[in-house]
Amino acid sequence: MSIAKIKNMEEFAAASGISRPTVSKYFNDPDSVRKSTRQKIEAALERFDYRPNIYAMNQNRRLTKNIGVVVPYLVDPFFGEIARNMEALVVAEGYRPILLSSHGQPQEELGNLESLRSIKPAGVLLAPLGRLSDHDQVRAFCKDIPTVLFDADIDGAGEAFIGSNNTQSIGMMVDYLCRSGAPPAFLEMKHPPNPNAFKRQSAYISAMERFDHEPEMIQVTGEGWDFEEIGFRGATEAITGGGLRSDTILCSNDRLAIGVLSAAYELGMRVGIGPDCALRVAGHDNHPFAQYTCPKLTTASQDYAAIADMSARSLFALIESQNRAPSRQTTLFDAKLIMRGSA
Amino acid sequence: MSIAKIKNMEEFAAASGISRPTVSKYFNDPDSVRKSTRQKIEAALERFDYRPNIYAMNQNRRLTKNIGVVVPYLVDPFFGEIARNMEALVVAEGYRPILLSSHGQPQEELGNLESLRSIKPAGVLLAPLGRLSDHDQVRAFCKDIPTVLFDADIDGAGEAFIGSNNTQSIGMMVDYLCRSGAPPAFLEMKHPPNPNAFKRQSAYISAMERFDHEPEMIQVTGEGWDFEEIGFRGATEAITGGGLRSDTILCSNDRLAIGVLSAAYELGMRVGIGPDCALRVAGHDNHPFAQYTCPKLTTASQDYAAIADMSARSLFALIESQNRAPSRQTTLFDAKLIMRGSA
DNA sequence: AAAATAAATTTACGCGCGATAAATTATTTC
DNA sequence: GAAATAATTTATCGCGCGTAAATTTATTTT
Repeated sequence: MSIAKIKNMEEFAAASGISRPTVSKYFNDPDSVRKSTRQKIEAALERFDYRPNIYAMNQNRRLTKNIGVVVPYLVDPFFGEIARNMEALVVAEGYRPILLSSHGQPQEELGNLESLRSIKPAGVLLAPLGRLSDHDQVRAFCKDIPTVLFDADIDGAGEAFIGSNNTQSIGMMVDYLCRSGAPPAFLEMKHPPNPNAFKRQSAYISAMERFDHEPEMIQVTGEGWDFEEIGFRGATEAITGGGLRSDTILCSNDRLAIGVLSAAYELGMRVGIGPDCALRVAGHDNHPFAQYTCPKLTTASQDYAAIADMSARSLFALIESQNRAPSRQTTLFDAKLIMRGSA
Repeated sequence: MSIAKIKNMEEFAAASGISRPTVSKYFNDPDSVRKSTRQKIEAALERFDYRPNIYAMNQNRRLTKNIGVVVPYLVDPFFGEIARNMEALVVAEGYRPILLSSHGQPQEELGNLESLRSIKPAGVLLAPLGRLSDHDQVRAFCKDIPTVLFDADIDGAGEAFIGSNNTQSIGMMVDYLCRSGAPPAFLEMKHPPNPNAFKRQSAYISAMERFDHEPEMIQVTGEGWDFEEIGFRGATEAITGGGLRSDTILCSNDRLAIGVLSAAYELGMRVGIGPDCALRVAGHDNHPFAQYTCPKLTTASQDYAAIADMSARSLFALIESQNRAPSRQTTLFDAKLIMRGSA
């Protein structure tokens, strides 16, 4: 039976005993046709190997079923994990996810947006590079294509922003560290490529001032996304240099903290909260590997699933409502304190 | 000047003073038109904002410029890194990479292949799940679409396979460990989802027999891709259970080793090669985070760049030669021993 | 400068599908 | 069971581009 190869919708419609326009309607939305016709089509679909030509479909539809997912650096498991969540949600909603990484490069980010433009996506979930992004270009893109920003905000870009509440999370962490030991120094990159760094810095400073402690900054030089290496170098210099006042280090993110832990280990410095420990280290994000560091990393857990879920649902709502949202909505999720062995 | 919006190639051709078929030729291959025409088109390209409709292009072209890149688990930085390399090579060659992850699920792998079918890609770079893959379906796919397999081989699937030489790398590691201390036990998953596990197991056994040592297997139960967790649990049980004969553990991959290191640390067991160390741990792959473990992980380094490069070039050659390769070619790259602190 | 070659143009058609209006048929409502 | 409503069919157009053959124009060769 399935010997005769089906070439196009015309032939498939004939084979299923349904007219082509109705078959076309079915593929656009199976629920838009009567149950009896749906069954006929699905029966034919099992007998014959046919699927609509995706290019012809997308050429003629005003809106494709594509949704772009753009992250600044996919190899970073933090973004990998969020992207994975989003992919699943997008597929579940009947869309096709187009996964793109900017690899930390502003020009690649613009390239990704250009690439998405030519794909005419129904919408885009975008985590911009942040400071390094071409803000005007991103805004221009968002004006043309329904876009929801996550992780890093760009003023006025996109119809909504979903991220984490750095003020809350860093405040909570500083609070915890001060209660349980010495007030923390704050380790960060001098020129961070990742977007939340500045907010975390100012959150740290204001939290320290709130508790009447003087902020102590450890600013590490270095470019790029090799955060572990940068954290390693920074901690090595800070420890061996002797300029470190506090015995507690709060890192701007977990990857820096992983480097710090490695440096401390290499220098024979025991990290943790026991009496025999010389250093406490805390991170931020609850990176997938944070529970396998030595010692396990105390950190502030971003709610990956919630951020992914909220971002995706916002975009779906945006797409279905056709017109844009009346007002730009910002949602920040609070982080949870994950107490492990390192601080 | 650029006020008038260009809608299609017809209008753009008129604006550039060149006929549409020639413009079409230009977009298919800029070098296929005379230099003077090319310059005219490119001048117009700067004055007007036009790019060909990608769907209309791909519908009519016999071959699209898409290349699929499929990996079993993108969140694993090992595959993330390889995919990143491949993406860059694909873009450099003028193709569009379509990045897909199977998330460890055989049905998602098939879904990805189905999805690729409807995209009519020029070729595919596929790292299959391996044991869990539906071999017949994968073979059927490879018969229809030019495909190069990497990392994990499936008998008779694809026109070429590029991977690493597990026999060499494990042999080398066993050799090193035996020379420098006790012969290693081998820690692996009882039912590994990742494809190279079995080859590494048998490579370990034959290497041990070659050196006249009795193999000692530590087989950890557990499903899925949470290798760190599985390594952690396995090592905890092996160490506290007391059944461990050797003080040296060779792990089937670095992610397991990261779990083992974490377990040893939690149990207060010092890992490394010093006189005060109770355990040696080695891994395999040179995972991006292997140099930040505590202590830093001794491992066998796969040549990510070489594997990506060879795979991509094989596929390009395949695509350009039109007809299939006369014989299926298998390339295995040797690994390098990376001596760090853990063994 | 004429002849030979190469490239661009004109004309015409096809790809596979979405969309629409009018006519027809099937289903629901009372 | 008739009327009202909903779904399907028929017929036809358009989308934006690739491709091919025949013709014209431009470039290179001798």
